[in-house]
Amino acid sequence: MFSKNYGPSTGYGGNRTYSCYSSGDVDSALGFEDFLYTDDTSGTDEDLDLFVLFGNLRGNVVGLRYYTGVVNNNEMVALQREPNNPYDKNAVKVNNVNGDQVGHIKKELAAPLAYIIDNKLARVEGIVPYGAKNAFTMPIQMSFWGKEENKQAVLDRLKMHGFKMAPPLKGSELGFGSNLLSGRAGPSYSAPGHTAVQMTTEQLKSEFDKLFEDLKEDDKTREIQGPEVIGTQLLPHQKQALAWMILRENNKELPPFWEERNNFFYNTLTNFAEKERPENVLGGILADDMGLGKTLTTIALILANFHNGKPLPVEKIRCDQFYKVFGATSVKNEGDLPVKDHNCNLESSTSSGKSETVQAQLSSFYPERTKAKKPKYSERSDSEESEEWLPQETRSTSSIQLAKRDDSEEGPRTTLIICPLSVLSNWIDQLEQHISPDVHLNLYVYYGPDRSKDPELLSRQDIVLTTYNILASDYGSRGDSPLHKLKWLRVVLDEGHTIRNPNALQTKAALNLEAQRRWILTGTPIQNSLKDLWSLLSFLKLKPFADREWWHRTIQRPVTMGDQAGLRRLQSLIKNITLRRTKMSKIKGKPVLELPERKVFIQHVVLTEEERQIYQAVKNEGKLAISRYFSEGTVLAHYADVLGVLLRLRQLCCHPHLCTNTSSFSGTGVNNTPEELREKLVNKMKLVLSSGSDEECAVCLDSLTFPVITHCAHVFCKPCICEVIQSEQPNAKCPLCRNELRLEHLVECPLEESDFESVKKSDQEWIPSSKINALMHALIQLRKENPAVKCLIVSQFTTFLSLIETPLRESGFVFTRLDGSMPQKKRVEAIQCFQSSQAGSPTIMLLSLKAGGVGLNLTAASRVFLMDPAWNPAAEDQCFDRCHRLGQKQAVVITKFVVKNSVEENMLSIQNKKRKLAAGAFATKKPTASEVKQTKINEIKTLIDL
DNA sequence: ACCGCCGGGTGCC
DNA sequence: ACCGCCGGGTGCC
Repeated sequence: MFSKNYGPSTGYGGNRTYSCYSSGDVDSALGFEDFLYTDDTSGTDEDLDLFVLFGNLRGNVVGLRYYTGVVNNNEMVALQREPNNPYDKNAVKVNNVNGDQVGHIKKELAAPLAYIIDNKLARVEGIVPYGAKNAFTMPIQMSFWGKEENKQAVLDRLKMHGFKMAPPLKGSELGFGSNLLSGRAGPSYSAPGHTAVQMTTEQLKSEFDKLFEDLKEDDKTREIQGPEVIGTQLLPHQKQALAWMILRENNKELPPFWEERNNFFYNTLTNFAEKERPENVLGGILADDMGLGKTLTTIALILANFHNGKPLPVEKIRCDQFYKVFGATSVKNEGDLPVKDHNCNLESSTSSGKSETVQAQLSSFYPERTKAKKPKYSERSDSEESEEWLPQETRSTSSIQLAKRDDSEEGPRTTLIICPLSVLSNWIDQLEQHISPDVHLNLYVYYGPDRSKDPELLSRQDIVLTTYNILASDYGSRGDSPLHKLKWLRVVLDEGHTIRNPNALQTKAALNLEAQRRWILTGTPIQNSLKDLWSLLSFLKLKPFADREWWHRTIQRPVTMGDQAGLRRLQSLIKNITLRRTKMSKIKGKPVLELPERKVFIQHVVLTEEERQIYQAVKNEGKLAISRYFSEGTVLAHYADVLGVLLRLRQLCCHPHLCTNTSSFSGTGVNNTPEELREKLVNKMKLVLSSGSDEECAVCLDSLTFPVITHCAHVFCKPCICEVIQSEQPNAKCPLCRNELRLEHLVECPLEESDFESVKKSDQEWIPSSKINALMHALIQLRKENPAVKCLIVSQFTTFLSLIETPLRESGFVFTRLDGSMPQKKRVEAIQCFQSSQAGSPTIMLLSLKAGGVGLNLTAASRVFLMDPAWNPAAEDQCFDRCHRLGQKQAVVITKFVVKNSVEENMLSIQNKKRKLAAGAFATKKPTASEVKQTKINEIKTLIDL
């Protein structure tokens, strides 16, 4: 019944309704809502931004005496269809903010409403203006919101039943009570297809930045010493964060927008009141910039604030007892084995590399005693989805049961930390680094196929560490997720913006965790739009925002439409639950982080005559083809081909040998066998994926997960496109080109091993290139000046990195390498090796642009050579931040090589545009599919000089 | 009176 | 519901 997969036939990603049932109740059954409520308001969020107010209508709520839900005058209510009502299939329920039913809409009105709601012609929102004390019926003021194009249909349908809607009052667009409004919003119906008033992105951005300008507040500037079991001295801003987090976890205040009024608790946004005290979240969002030490601060919190503000009772270990205790109390082995035997014992039953991990894990808390190596991981495939690389011993034996606790402590004791796989090892590292060696902590890494499903075992830990993928797959596919059976002391979502998509399984899984305290760590609480906040708030369980309708009505829509009062509400909400410092933030006049300077230089490279000839030849051919697509109007249908042309040009800017796949235009493919077609599609997809174009799925506008390619050669996330196909049955069309879309025609991307082939081809005789010459010149010059300086050489093309190896060797450079195709174990080795300050350690690291997650720390380097520009400037910045971060002692100099008169120069101008766009990160309007298309087309024109 | 009027019973969807 | 609506009782002035 709970079976769930990404296959085409399930209702994957079914959006939940904007209903009034409280999410907590329904969702508590694992994943149930996906199956029960697939008929949703669909037309999902992106449309909501285009909604305008059609008008208002007064009606009646009847049957009050049959229901328990009560309302106040001016309280917002939700309307919910009840199609299975035995007396009237048109029934429309009226619920209060809590989701309790108040009554029904009178049947005469319910009839047109049902039609309007069911056909998604409008969303109907209600406010009970007065008559809250009535016993039998009460009035309801309804506002109708929808897409401009549906307005007439709504008016007509109401008219058909004898109702006439009052046009929106000037200034009442927000449906929020006109007295609250500035009145600056114009009439909404004059601008078809768009919201009436959009603040410019600049306005929104600057407004949004103000949300976080709050360091003057007392409770966020107080410092507190870290717990003594933290071996590391906390920085001032970390002490502030710790103090603030402890305050939040012990806070007894009402949540934002709640007041106590004569023995009732009153929500000032919705005018809802109830007897029961609404719970405030014992937690919040730590939104510090990357590199400010969110992980360390959180570790300090775990140790410093257990129950009642007391520190976590940890056992200090005496050295002579260490081994004994270790073996005797291991969870897995009841035997009295010393740690070494223990490892050997386990090793016998598993493949190589695993015992090493065990030792590292165990010893990670006792570095001195056991001469710990840093945690090392066995071979793994590169995929983030892969769960096979962490050996089971890591998970089972890292849990060591030796601390005797005061059992009088009531309640859960375990902190659950969920993070992306890429930072899992960072957590382990940091726990190792920062917790005093004589302190014992029970840590269980809940990961891998043999993770224990025993809630008891988990509940005995101090910390359980797992990944979003595990969380989601446990939640989605089985009924036996121990993570969801337990009530946790604390749940921490690291890189918490991971759950910003409310339809993603991992989001649902996270929302269904039970915890006393909840934390979100993220450097970017809002990535694209205000909508990103909703899942986070929902996770924090702040009443009444867990239900999207109330979030949307009270905050999102007012803010999106430029309402000042809405913005103030958002601001006070954010201030209340968020602590954010940027790298630029200051404490007592001093920067939070004193990072050395960072300079970026662009070094132009001129191609040799020979290189230029090849480049021009390929460019002319490509330009010809692309302009033909333009004249045919089929550019986007040939998008993969276009990317292919651009890719080849970019490769040629680096080195002629990179461009091995010579012209391969697919033509129209008249007489292809299915096998050939399939192969072509797969090749195209690989091209798209490997071109570093940072392709996004046109459905979710997020980066591609589980990419599949359609027969029309467009790439989407499999779950996204499956949903499209299902909802448009039986004649689904490609969202990008409207070509026929068939489930059975989707081609999946075979598992990656992409680079390997091209690496083999490097058998051909090595030749230099202009760029390599420029690089080598700079490197040798640098070595003369300072032989110890360390450099990162970054490229999107791993083959290029391989080509660079040759001259590096010839010139006697010691180098290491880090790219996505390397097993985790080798990566860790490469990083450690490079970071080492020992004489003879590598001075150069060859780094693929996207290798490693945000946690990657390469502060040993103070020079970066970016060999080729990336599509997305943010990817470059992220890469630079790997050495320009906490711990960097020297000024960082970045050199970007850009070939004169080439696609690379054009890429720079697109980068600049994107940077400007990103500056308006608070743009609330998601670009429409056609806008995305147009942007792409324009980009292509710029890139190929058309 | 195949009406009007009266007053009791009754009440969401 | 201090309403509306229903349907039974009733019937000149």
